[in-house]
Amino acid sequence: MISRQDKRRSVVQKSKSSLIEQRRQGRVLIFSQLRKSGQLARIDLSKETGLSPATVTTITAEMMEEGLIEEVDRAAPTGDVKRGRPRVELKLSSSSCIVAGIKLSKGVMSSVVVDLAGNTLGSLARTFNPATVEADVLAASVRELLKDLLEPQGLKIEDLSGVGIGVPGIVNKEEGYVYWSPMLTQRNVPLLERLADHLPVPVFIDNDANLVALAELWFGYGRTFDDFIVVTTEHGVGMGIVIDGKVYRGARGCGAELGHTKIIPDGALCRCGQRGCLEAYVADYALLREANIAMPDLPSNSLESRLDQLYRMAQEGNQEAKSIFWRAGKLLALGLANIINVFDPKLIIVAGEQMRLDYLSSDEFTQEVQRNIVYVEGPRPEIVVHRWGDLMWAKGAAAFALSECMNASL
Amino acid sequence: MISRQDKRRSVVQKSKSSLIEQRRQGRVLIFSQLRKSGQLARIDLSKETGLSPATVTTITAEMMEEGLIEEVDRAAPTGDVKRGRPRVELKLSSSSCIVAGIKLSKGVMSSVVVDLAGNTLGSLARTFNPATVEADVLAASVRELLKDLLEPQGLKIEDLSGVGIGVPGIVNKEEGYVYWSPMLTQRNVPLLERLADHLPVPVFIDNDANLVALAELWFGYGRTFDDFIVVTTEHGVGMGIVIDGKVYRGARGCGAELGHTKIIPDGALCRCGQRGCLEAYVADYALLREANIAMPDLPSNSLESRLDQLYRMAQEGNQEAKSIFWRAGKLLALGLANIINVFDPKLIIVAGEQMRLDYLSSDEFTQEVQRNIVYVEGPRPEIVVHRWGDLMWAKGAAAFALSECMNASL
DNA sequence: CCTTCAAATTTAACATGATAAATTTTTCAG
DNA sequence: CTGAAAAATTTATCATGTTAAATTTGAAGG
Repeated sequence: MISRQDKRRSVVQKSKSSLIEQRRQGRVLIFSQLRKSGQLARIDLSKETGLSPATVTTITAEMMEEGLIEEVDRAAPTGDVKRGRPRVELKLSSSSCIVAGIKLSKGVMSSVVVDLAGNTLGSLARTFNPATVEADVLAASVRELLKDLLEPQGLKIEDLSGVGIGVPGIVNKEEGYVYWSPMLTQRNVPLLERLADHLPVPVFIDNDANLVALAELWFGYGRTFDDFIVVTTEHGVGMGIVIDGKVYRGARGCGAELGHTKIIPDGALCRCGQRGCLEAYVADYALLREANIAMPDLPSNSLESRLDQLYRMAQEGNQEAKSIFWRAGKLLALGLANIINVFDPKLIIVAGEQMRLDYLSSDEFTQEVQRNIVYVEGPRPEIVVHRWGDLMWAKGAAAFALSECMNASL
Repeated sequence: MISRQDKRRSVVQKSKSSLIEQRRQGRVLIFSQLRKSGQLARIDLSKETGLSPATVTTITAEMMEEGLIEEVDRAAPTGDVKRGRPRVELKLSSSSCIVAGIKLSKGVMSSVVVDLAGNTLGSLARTFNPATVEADVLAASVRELLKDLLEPQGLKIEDLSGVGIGVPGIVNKEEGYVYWSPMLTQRNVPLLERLADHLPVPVFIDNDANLVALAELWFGYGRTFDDFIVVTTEHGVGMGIVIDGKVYRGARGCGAELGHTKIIPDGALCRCGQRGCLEAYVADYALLREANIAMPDLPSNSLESRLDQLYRMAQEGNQEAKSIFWRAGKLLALGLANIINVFDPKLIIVAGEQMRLDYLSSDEFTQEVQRNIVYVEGPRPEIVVHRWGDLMWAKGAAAFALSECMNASL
């Protein structure tokens, strides 16, 4: 296995223009087709990618040799007519690449182990205190978390091909640099360096919202799209932009800040210190801020449960509570419409863990979006709501690790 | 010249995956490097593109054969040290491709003839009546305009490699379809078809703002960038998005509608019929709307001169006039900040013909933008103002024609 | 159980195009 | 006029993709 790997590595160094690397292109083409489609016979791969059947044979053989893909023991008779040599389908060999994904936030880390096919092998979450920490402390706890995550699966950290970490705040992926994060005591931290010091495998960091986009691209609704937008509302309002099958990150890696897009000049105060940010109207803390004023007698347990309670009250018909969600929905619709006006995407995915997304599926919400986008006959952009469950963010980080690892070994 | 052309054409048809066309990649690489740098010796081409010197020789020979590029008769000693065989620089052969660009708007068409190097060979503008016309009428007048444009240069329409046309409104470039345009009596017109019926050379249409982005990419400040945003304020507020050296057009070709981005929920009425659009505060007609109320005694000549007068008054210190521009500037800053928050671009080009852009260069404006973008240590996005003169839009259309023609013949 | 069939896959021959190394060309320093 | 250096070009080699022919394979029909 992996005889080709090393050869290629040296080639890459020599030829600067990776554009020209013909073989790599073919491999990427086949790999991503397989990722999109799940499993596919060589013939179909040939049709989809435009490569000749012969080339497909060569490349798939190579990749099987390396253990990246494998034949699936027939099962699906696929074609209707039963004539001729049966097609044998190929799939990504899940065991060939195992990674961990970790999502960091204030006071909580959650993590998953995932294989190449996207199967979740295990997961683990943990709180820590204080919520805001210093980089080295963080790195040490990440290591601890990983150990405990992997132990039940009989894995060691060294068995991983990589670890992807999603960090809230403003992160430059290329440089592994965190300009600012709510969970770090310092600004401008070369976090990647610190993490790498504590971990014996390749580590990658990026902004958490970007990683959700990646999760949609690898495992989610975006699998069959080349261009789409992901919006997350929960702790804040995040966005991920996928163009040409790649996550767009901007010049400094601090783009896609939908949450800090201004929708009301000199409007409500945001935690970023500016005014009128979308986030200041629709994020959790913004809803609670309103609740505190209108209904100061809400029982005060943990932050999370107050919000849940507010939500329940709205569902039960409480007018104040309803109006809070109603306004948040209206403004989020405006923000979404703005994004549509700018990107004209075919697909927008609103992704969240368990979130209170009912109002996003309502006709009222959809209409409010429609009312604010440039009208054109022809297909409307599709807005889908994706409820991921607890592990969304961590899975995004895992998708990130996978994509970075594959990037290196294709 | 052009023996290779036809051969290639057939190849393209066969191999579906154009990705794999190795030679084409090399040609595009070299062509666009030459476009970016103006002129360059083979050695440097090799360095810049990452292709080997041998390949550069082969490809450049091929392209010289076809008349696409030519050696520049030495003149620049370039290097300081006078040793060795002197480098001979290459440049695009301007005469190999001549195109026309036409910008349509309500009641006015303006046009240019341009060669491959970007030299303007001639220009011509013309008004027509009524301002809103039917597609076939339009096509006929375009033909007339072209004839008159080319005659003084001793050219015939058939001499052109193509004609690019910028249309205001919502245009799908691929389908040559106009969903809506202020200058057409109908909605949903297959305008490209109509135009092609009347013209004996390849025609291309696109939204006008996209074409300004292209003009910046080919001839302007964006020449050396792969990613940037162009914003135009004049008749409306337009935007062009360049990502990875390509203009991003969205799913239906109706993206980049910065002007119809909402900045004030349920705000001022826009000509699009919606409320709170950026355009409704900063476009020409929005300024005039305010002027009409605050200063109904402005002399009323043509629309243009009233605006000029308003501008002069502001400069002379008239408080009402100043406050009109001040507010427009403030809200445009907000719109721009939103774009920066979304794209985090390295470069934003604010492009206009002769426009009243002074307030965009002011510190006040810059500060207002800064005040509304997510703060990050490190380089700020650069905002440059580009005053093009009369021909901006038409040149954009010409750049479009060039890019489409080259796309076909590389 | 054997033959036939057609689809899928593989193999062999060939063409293209990129690269590295060798060669040629040009100019300057002495 | 000669040698050195840099640029350009040519050549030999190699990698890779394509086509076309050959092979494999399992079902259907006898």
